[in-house]
Amino acid sequence: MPDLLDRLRERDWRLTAQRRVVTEVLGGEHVHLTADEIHALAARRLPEISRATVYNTLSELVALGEIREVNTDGRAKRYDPNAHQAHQHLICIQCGTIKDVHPEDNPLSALPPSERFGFDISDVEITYRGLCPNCAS
Amino acid sequence: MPDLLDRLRERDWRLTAQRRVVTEVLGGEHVHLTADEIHALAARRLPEISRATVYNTLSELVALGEIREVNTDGRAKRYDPNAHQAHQHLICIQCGTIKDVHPEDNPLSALPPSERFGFDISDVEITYRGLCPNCAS
DNA sequence: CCCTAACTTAGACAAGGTCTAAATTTAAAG
DNA sequence: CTTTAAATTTAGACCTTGTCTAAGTTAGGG
Ligand SMILES: [Mn+2]
Ligand SMILES: [Mn+2]
Ligand SMILES: [Zn+2]
Ligand SMILES: [Zn+2]
Repeated sequence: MPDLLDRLRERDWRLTAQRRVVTEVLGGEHVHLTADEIHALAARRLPEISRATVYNTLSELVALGEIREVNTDGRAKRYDPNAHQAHQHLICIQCGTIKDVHPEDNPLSALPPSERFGFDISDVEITYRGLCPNCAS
Repeated sequence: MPDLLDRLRERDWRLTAQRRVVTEVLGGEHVHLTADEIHALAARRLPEISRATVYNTLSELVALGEIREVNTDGRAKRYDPNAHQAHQHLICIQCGTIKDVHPEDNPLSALPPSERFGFDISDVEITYRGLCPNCAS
């Protein structure tokens, strides 16, 4: 899989300086930043980038399927660059650390037809919560 | 299991008129109202109940373990009176209908030790999404 | 080089929620 | 019953997160 910036160049998407820095500060596994955190990081490289542009860029990347929105706690949404590999999340209830995790079975298989209410189910989102080893000690 | 109001009377919790109406408008399966919806329903019986009291009462009920907070979509939190039976949620991506569902297997069993990062996992939250039969037709 | 469409910006606005200080209610004590 | 202190409620200010708008800037095709 080519890298995110390379993929974006292919698509009909003008790669401006603002979009480049937003894209660059996203990256890696287990990375789940809020829009404000992304704005702060981007502003270190491009001081006058606006909040609106960060929000716009993130929305476009979500629409392009290049990043995913994660709603962890009813507070700020987080943006996940690991969009091309299906995965779930494990969150520390103490410090908030978020890990990408990969369950073995297809999570849908555990829901019997009698519990589907006639829905055509297209997506399953799982959040595991617990104490991380750091906080446990 | 005694009814919610009965249980609350047992505990050291002053059952004021405001707390009573908030508690009364909560109730039933597949019920997942927002704080504002609860406030509107409560105000039909007790017109001068304040938003702050609704939020306070809901927080207390959550702390008492009598209702659960559900974060469905990064918008308003929803409050679930079905707190004593572990269950998960199935949401229509079109109309937003929320159903309580009960997977067969323990959802934790699908996460192998190698994917637990040393966490002591205490809770799993699953959201299934799809099109409800009503919206599909 | 010019025109136009795409992009960016500041700041107003909105939804959802929290907090505070004052008023009211409750219940315990006398 | 009256007094008093603690618990509860209230209005509205305030905060966080996110969206929108109108004006300014940039950039590529002709
Ligand atoms: Mn992730
Ligand atoms: Mn429920
Ligand atoms: Zn931790
Ligand atoms: Zn529907």
